[in-house]
Amino acid sequence: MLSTIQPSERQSMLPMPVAAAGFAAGAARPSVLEPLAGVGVTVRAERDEEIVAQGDAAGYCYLIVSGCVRTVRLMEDGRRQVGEFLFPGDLFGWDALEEHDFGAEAVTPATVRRYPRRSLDALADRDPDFAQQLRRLTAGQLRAGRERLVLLGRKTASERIASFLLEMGRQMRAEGKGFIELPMSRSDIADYLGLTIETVCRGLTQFRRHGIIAVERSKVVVRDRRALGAAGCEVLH
Amino acid sequence: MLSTIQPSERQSMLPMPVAAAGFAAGAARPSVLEPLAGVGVTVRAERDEEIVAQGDAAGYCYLIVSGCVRTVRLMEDGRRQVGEFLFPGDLFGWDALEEHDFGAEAVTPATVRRYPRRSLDALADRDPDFAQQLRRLTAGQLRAGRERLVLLGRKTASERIASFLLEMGRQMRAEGKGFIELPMSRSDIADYLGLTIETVCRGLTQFRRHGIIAVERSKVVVRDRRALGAAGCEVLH
DNA sequence: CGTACTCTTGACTCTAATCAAAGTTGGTGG
DNA sequence: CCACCAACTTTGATTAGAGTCAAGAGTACG
Repeated sequence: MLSTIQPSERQSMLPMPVAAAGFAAGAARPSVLEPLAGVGVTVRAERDEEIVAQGDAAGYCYLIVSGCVRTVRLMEDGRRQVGEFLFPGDLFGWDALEEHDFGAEAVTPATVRRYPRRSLDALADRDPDFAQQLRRLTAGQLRAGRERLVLLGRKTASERIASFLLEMGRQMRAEGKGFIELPMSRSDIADYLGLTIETVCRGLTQFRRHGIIAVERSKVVVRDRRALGAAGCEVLH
Repeated sequence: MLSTIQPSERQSMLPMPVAAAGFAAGAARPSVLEPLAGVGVTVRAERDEEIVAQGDAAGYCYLIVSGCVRTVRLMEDGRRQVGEFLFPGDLFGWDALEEHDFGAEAVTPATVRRYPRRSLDALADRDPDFAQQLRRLTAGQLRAGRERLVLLGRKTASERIASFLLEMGRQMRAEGKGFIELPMSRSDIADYLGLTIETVCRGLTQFRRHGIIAVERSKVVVRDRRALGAAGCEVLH
């Protein structure tokens, strides 16, 4: 079960360890929702635990406080698409209509803060600064989504895998690490990239054999950044 | 060349013929940007003409007034991804960072209204209603984008084509037509769905042979709505 | 009426999926 | 502590779905 921690305990949760969120610049800082601290409820989720079910009534949205969360969409025959991996500072579900179109599950043990969507809207209505930050956040999500459209629509398997490593590299660099720690399983990666587990493995192996990366289970070290960039169709400027 | 019509002529452009925009509910009505009428410039674009180039400085955003516009991303080797098809009422480029990550081109002769992005932001800052409408519009774009992630990541060729027809059907129904008029070429459709022209043709042919649709060049009549829904993995509720 | 498109169909190829099996790793309990 | 088990990852062999290459059929337009 999801354990809910009452607002009174929140002070221990608020100073978040991590800053930049998402893949694109301009993402939200934890401070964005500070004005809403009073109405938020901190929720703890264990590994693989469901935080929001696909189809849930869209009463709340969620701010990732710690850990990694995946958003998922299941098709009726079991095919799965991972929408995004969320990291501290990322926001989920503010834009749902009446139901959440994707579910959210903890990739690692995670802490999230839950806010009534209505209170977000109300805050945005009375606080233009907040509204602007929300727009900025949203703009980043839209851009990231378009980038993934290109990835899923037009990139080959190994290009997708390289792009994914570059993206996670940005994420990890934001966390100040020198290597990439992949908290998610191969299966999550496959469903994120529109591939199968086997293809993801083979891609990683190929890059390893070419000396571009070193892989050890969930840790990846980028040995040849330039080659990885090229393999992921990174545009230089 | 793009022909620019000065604001003085705008009164003839403003009463827009079409209401609902995009694929998801909650999209913007033309009236959304009415408060900005004074700073908008009406621009006319011929078929296949570029309205915004990928990489252009992101000074302006665009409201589609009439016609159909595609957003496109070109990879260095020529692979192309169509981001979305825009119809009257749809907004493009408000969320660009410093450059437009996608270009915009007229699918049919089109009229768009160009606004400085800064004035959008300024209006949102001083008019909470406008800010809210912008959020609603954005939320719709995010949801539609996630839907396409599933389409591109997990659906088969014929499922993608069926989904596309259903989407265009919604669009056309919004325009009050009894059939689907596809203003874009097979090539545009292919690049929208992450397929090739040939695969799109074969898919359409297959549906035609099964009696699900009737195709004549750019017109499509849906003969078996239920079967098309099933073929596109439409979720009933 | 011919020319230049776009669209459609066919034959073949190739990338990634599927099916299958052999390592690894981590957790649990004897 | 170590053995066993279950889950995850990796590798290999084969298949299938979509891409590529090529040619023909419609259309639109001058």
